[in-house]
Amino acid sequence: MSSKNIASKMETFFTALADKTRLRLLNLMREDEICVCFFTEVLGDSQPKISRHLAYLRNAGLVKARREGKWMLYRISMPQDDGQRKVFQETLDWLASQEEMKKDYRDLAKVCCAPNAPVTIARAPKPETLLDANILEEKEEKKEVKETEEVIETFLL
Amino acid sequence: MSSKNIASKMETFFTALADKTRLRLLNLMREDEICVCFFTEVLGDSQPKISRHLAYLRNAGLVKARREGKWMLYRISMPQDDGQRKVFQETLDWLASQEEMKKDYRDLAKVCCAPNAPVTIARAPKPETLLDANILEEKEEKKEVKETEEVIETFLL
DNA sequence: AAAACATATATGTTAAGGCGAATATATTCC
DNA sequence: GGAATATATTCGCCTTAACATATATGTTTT
Repeated sequence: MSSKNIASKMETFFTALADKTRLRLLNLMREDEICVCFFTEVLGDSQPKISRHLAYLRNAGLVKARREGKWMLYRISMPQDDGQRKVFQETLDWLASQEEMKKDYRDLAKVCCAPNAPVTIARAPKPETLLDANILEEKEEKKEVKETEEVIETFLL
Repeated sequence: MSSKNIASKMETFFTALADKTRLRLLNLMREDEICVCFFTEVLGDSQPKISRHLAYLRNAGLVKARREGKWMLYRISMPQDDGQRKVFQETLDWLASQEEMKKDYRDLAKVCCAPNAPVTIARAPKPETLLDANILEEKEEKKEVKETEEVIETFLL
């Protein structure tokens, strides 16, 4: 990547952004590190498809991955290059302003913080910011003993 | 185009930017309306290839074309959408900061304002800003009677 | 250590996009 | 009107990238 000339770097960068799935993924990662299982759940695409697009973003240097137990967590990685970083940031802001993307974001909140989450994702590490924002909502819906369990599980993994 | 949902619009937009040739074309149009013949001369690509890429940019709404005599002049067209316009502007600034792109720009100045330009482009409408910037340089190189002719030709066409 | 689960990679098929060569269209010059 | 010039479009070929399906790897659980 770093051996490429600038025009090729720009091509790689814009090609990474030129796909609906990848734009949706980036939008979901806007504020937080997000687990792959949430991506598949929110977008409704197959896990291999999500994984391939994440690999594309990784190779383009736009996201970084980190393992936590059996889960892979992805987060935005801001480019070094000044011009590229500005374009990228404006792109993320553009995404954030679109209704379609806001809906995905709400779906993420629903899925990841719901008290009755599907088994497959119930124990996955939850995005911190979202968790903070929705913990109240969750309490309002149901006051159960499970709350305590969930919190423990989250931090033990 | 306007019937597309936002994610598809974004795809179209970024796909238009995801090509080296198109980035070079946009860079050359940064300040001025530019004639197709200058593009082919500076990039060294075939005329059909340049034309196809310009059509791509036109369909994506990033440039507009205008006929002047037998020449077609292309210029940047700023998008309506606020987010898209910001991303586009940052992209143009990014281009402007790169050495590869600066070289193209210098080549454009050489080609279009040179006193001994190739026959094919000698009479093509010249970019105004560039003409202003390089008229001095031109005078320094050679003081000839042709100067007057050229100016007349330029404004008569 | 084996089973169960979460994620990644490999493969085959299909669709999109790039290119050159040839051709078509539009405009001016004579 | 016909030749010359400038640009656009079409066609056939090749490469790239998307998708679905299948398989592999790594982690936790028991």
